[in-house]
Amino acid sequence: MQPQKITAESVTSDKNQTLVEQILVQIQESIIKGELRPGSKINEQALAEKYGISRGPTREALQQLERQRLVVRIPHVGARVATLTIEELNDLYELRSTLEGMACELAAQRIDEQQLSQLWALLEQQEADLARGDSYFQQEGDVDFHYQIIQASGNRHLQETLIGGLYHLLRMYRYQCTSSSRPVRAIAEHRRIVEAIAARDAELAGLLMRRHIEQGRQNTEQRLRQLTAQEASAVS
Amino acid sequence: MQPQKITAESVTSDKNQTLVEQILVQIQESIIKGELRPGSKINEQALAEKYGISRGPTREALQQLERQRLVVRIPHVGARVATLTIEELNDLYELRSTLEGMACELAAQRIDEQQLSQLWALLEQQEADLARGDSYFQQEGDVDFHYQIIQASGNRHLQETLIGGLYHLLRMYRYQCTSSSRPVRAIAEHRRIVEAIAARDAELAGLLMRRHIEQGRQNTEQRLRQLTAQEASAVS
DNA sequence: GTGAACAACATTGTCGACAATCTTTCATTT
DNA sequence: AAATGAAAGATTGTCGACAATGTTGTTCAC
Repeated sequence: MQPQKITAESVTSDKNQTLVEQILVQIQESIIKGELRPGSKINEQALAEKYGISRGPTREALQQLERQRLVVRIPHVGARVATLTIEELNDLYELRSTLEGMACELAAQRIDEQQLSQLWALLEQQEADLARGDSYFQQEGDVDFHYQIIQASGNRHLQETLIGGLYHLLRMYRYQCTSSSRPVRAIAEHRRIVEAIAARDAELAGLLMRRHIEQGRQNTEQRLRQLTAQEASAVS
Repeated sequence: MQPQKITAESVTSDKNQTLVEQILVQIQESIIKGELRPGSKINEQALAEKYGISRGPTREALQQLERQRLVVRIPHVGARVATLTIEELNDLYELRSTLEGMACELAAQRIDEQQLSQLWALLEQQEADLARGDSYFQQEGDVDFHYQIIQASGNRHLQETLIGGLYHLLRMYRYQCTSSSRPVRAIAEHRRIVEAIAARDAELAGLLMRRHIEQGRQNTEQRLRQLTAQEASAVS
């Protein structure tokens, strides 16, 4: 995807949000997909020119990205893209496991009929995509799955913490470390989670979610190990 | 406390951080202490002039405050001080209970000797302050207590989420809703938590912490109920 | 008198320029 | 040749002004 300059048309066709919001999602994608490499320095001036805007909104976007943990900023020095390390991956998934476990317990208690049927529909969609071997939608579908459960928890601070704070970094790890060889098992786990939620069994739902996420962690960690080893040998 | 204008001396005497960092803590305190009333509108221009700086750094500070949940910003409309509601209080404490319970479990597993002796020292300090009836240090001591345990958890994302994201809003609720009539019990609970951590009993430590926080929630909720009822009658 | 449209005002969003700080380069000394 | 220091360059931090948007108050029609 090219950097999309802000034109008169895009401003009007888009719902005319603020410049920051418009470029934020684009930079997010660049980082998550690795077009901006982990650990690389970000030059405010250059980034601003790339999107045809000034440094003001660019700085605000970088601050947002820092909040989302995709960027690390140091005063008077500048911003760098976050680096992916084993230690941080473990910290991140440890926290995610607790939070999404909590979300799942709450969802089992509070989900309403409409949300539940949406969740069933998404699950069936995923199973269909799986049968068709459609790996792109598997990725997106997985994000949606967790997203919907978090929404159903009904706790706004929890939602904000997970979606506003952790989710983008998680997507970055998963995008860059994914070995797409695990969907069969993962979607079977999804089914069991939905069943537990539908049965209003909060304790079980939370437990299954924590296990499901631990599986994901192991998978991602293994892949990250390969990548870092590979990179180390490429340098020499 | 007066708004402290930034002078040449304060810049050099202070460790010469950035303007944003300097005013951020001042605005934080203003909000937490209620000098800026909950729900009131924040005017960027006025706020900038109050501290003798321009709107640029002021806007950045407001963004930081939004991240800390002390401020709500709406594009093209502006920023307001967060409002304190029963519903949000419950969401917030629900999340806090889970996160600090987790922190406590991890701390029991990972705390080192030095951190542990610091924790003991703080506990004894608190018990001494309690005997002396020193209510100001009780407040601060309680913040430190939870802070130290969070630090001892060793999970950087957890630390960032609690301290960077939730703690300031928690302090706001506690400052504005505190009925300082509970320290005896609270500090007894602190002692049991430290004992569990020292015994490396993660499960117990987490459980005690969650209970301790639930006590705090009930206390704060009750006080908030009184305040809102009081306010409603004052209007009529 | 009430409601809608419009104009005047106030506030936020964006920009370009300058100041403060950090980084790099290059000369100098040991 | 390596280390130190200073100067030049590049980058971030801050400012004031202008543009875009939201808000308020007034007028007019009904």
